[in-house]
Amino acid sequence: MVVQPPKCVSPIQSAIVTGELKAEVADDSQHLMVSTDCKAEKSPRIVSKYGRKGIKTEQKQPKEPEESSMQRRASARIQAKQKADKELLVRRRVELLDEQDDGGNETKSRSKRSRVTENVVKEEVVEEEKRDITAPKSKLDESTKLESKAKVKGSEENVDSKNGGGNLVEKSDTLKVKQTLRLFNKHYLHLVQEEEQRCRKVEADRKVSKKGSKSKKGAPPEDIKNPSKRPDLKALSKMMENNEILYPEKRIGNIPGIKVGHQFYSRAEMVAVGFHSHWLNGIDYMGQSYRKGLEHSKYTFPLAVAIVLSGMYEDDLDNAEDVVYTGQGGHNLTGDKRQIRDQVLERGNLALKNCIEQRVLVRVVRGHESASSYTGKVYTYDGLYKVVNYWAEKGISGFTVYKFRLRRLEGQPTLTTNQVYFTNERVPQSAAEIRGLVCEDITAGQEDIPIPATNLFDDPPVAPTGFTYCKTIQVSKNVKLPAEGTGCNCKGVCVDPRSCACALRNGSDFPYVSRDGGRLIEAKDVVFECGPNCGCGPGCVNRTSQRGLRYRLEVFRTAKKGWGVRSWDFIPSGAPVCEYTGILTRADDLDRLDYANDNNYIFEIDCLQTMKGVGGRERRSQDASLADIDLLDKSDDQNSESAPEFCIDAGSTGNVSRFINHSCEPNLFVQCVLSSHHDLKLARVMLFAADNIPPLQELTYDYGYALDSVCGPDGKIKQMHCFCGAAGCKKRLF
DNA sequence: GCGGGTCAGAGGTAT
DNA sequence: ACCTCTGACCCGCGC
Repeated sequence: MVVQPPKCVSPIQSAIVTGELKAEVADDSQHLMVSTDCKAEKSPRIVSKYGRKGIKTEQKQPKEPEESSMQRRASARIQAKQKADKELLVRRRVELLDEQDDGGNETKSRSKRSRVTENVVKEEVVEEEKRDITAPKSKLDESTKLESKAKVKGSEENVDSKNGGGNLVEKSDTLKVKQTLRLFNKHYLHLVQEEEQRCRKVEADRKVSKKGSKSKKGAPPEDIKNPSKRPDLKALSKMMENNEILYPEKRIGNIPGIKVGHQFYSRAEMVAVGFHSHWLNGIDYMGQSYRKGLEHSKYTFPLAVAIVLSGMYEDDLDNAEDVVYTGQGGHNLTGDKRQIRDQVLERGNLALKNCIEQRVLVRVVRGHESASSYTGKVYTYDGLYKVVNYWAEKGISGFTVYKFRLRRLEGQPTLTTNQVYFTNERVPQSAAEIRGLVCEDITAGQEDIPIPATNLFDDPPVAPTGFTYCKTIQVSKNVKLPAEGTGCNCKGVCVDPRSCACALRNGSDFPYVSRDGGRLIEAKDVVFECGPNCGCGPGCVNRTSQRGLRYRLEVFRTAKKGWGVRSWDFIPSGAPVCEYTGILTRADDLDRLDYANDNNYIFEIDCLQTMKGVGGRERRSQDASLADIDLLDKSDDQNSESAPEFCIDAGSTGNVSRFINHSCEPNLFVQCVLSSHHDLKLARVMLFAADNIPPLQELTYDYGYALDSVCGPDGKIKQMHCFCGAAGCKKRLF
C-alpha cells in the first residue's frame, strides 16, 4: 500500500515525490502485504512465511539499509528535474493568474486551448478507426479460420500505441473498450443531469399551476407526461455524432478487447463499443449495404453477427451450450409479450439462415436480471455460436415462428453457471457465509456498514493489524485547518446551479447527479461541495461524498499484492467509494519521522498534480473552476516549491482506503474535494468509481508514479515490478 | 414495496 | 415507412 500522490503527470514532480518521500517505498512491492501488517511483519513466524513466498522475497530484495536516508538527498538528475519543474509550475501559475485577471477573455482562451486538446484526441481516434477499417479482414467460413484470425488480431492488439506526453503508452484493446465505456458513462451522466433538471422544472411548474389555478382541472400537462427521455439513447446519439463509437462497422466474430464473459450493464453499452449495433433489436445483422465492401464480396447478405437472448420470446429455449433462438417478428411488443402474427423469413431471420449456409459465427449475449447493475440487468458475452439449422413451426401462441439452433463453438472459455445465470452467488449473504473470515469488522463499528477481512492465503490466516481504524481524517498538532468557507444560501437541497454559490464554484454546475444516491458526472480539477456554512441540508446532492460508506466492502488477502479491497455490491461509475483518511500532517514533519518507520501509506495532497493527472476518467475540458476562484491565491502564494505541503498519513491510522492497491488500469480515480473550507492544499481526497464495477472485482486506483522517476542514492533509476495484472500493465510501478 | 402495464425512443433496413 | 423491444416511469394491488 504505497500511496503516492495520485497521478503525477509531471515527471519532475513525481521525481521529487518519489525521490524524497517515497524513497523507502522502493523495496516494498506495491503495497505488499508486508507493510499492511506491521505486527505480522515483525513476527518471526510470519517473516518465514514471506520467505516461502518467493515473489515477496524478491520484491524485498532491493531494500538496502542506506536507501531511505540517502534518497532524501535528491540526485543531480532529480535536482535538474526539480528546477525544470519549478519553472514549469511558475509559468503555469502565471498563466492561471493571468486568466484570473482578464476574466471573460481568459476563459475564452482557456476553453480554446482545451478544445485544441480535444481535437488532438479526436484525430487519434480517427486514425485508429481508419486503421481498423483498412485492416485486412479475413473471412471466416470455418471455425478454425476464425480462431487463427483471432490470434492474428490478438497479436496486433498490443502493437498500437499512443504517444501521450512523451511517454509511450500502450493502449490495449481492453483499454480502448474501457475508455469507450467511460466516455459513454460520462455522456450518460451528463444527460441524466439534464434530465433531472428538466424533471425538477416540470415538477415545479406543476406545483405552480396547481397553486395558481386549482379550478383549471384540465390544465394541459404538456411535457409533464413521460419524463423519461432515455439518457442512454441520447448518449449514444452523441457518441455517433462525435464518431466515438469504438467499432462503427459491423464485424463478424470476436470484437477486440471484449472477452467471453464480458459484462455489459445495458444494451446501450453494446452499441457504444460496436458489439451489437442496435439498442433494441435482438438480432444484429449486416444488411445489403455490406455487399459493396470488397472484403465481404463473397457473402450473401443479410448476415447475422450478434444476437441477444433476453428470454423475452416465449419460444426461446436456452441450455447454455445449445440454444434454440426464436426469430424476430410477429411479436406483440408491448403488453403480454406474446406472438400475435406469423413470422416471415426476412431481415434478422434471413440473416441467421444465411449464417448456416455460409458458416458464419454469431456472437451470443445473454441478458440476466441482476441487482448488480444500474438498470437491474446485466448482459454477458457468452462467446461465438454456430448456427446449426433452422425450421419453422407453430409456436406456443399458435403462430408460425422461425427457430434457429445454435451451438457454442468449442475451445472457448468455459461457460460457468455464474455467467449463464448471472447472480451474486459468490457474494456472501451473511457473516457466517464468509470464507476465510479473519476479522468481522475492521472498522470496529465506526462505519455504518461493517468491513470484514478475509484471508485464504496465509496459514494460519492473519488479520490486518498494526493500524487504528478511523473513519474521518485526524489533524495533527502542527496543522491548522483553515476557517470554514462561506457557503450557499439554498434551502433544503441545492437545485439551481445559477443561484447556488457552491454550484457557481464548480463552473455553474453541480458535479453530481442525484441518481443512485449521487454520482460524480466526471473527474474535475476539484469538486466544491456544500459545507457547514451552507443553507442546504444533509440530503443535498452536492454533499455526495460526505455520507460515508455506501457499499459493502471487504478487505481480502491477495496472492501477490498483500491486502486488497473489493465490494460485494455493484458500484456504478461515478459513485463515491471512500475517502482516503489518516493523519493530516505537514510533509516536512513526515520527512523526519516516517522513513525510519517504513511508512508506505502517505498520500500527498496536491491538487495540481491530481488535476493534471491521467487515468481515471477524462477530466472536464471546459472546467472553469480553477480560473474563477479565489482559492488560487491561497494555494498559490509565494512559496512556490512544487512539493506538496500536506500529506495524509495512513500508516498508523486510517480507513479502508489504505488497503486499496495500485493498478495500471484502475477502476477508481482520485478526486480532490473541498467542503468545509476552500484551501486546495488541504483538500479531502476521495476515491470514486471510474467504471461500473461488478461485485468482487478488486478496487484499485493509479498510484501515479511516472516510470523512471525514482532514483536510488547512486542516482540510478530504480524500478519496481507491478503486479496489477492489467492488460496494459506497465510491468513496473516505477 | 412489488409487479404488470405503458410508451417513447432512434438508427438501421428496405421500400 | 417500418421494425425492433429496452428502460424507466406509472399505477394499482396486496401486504
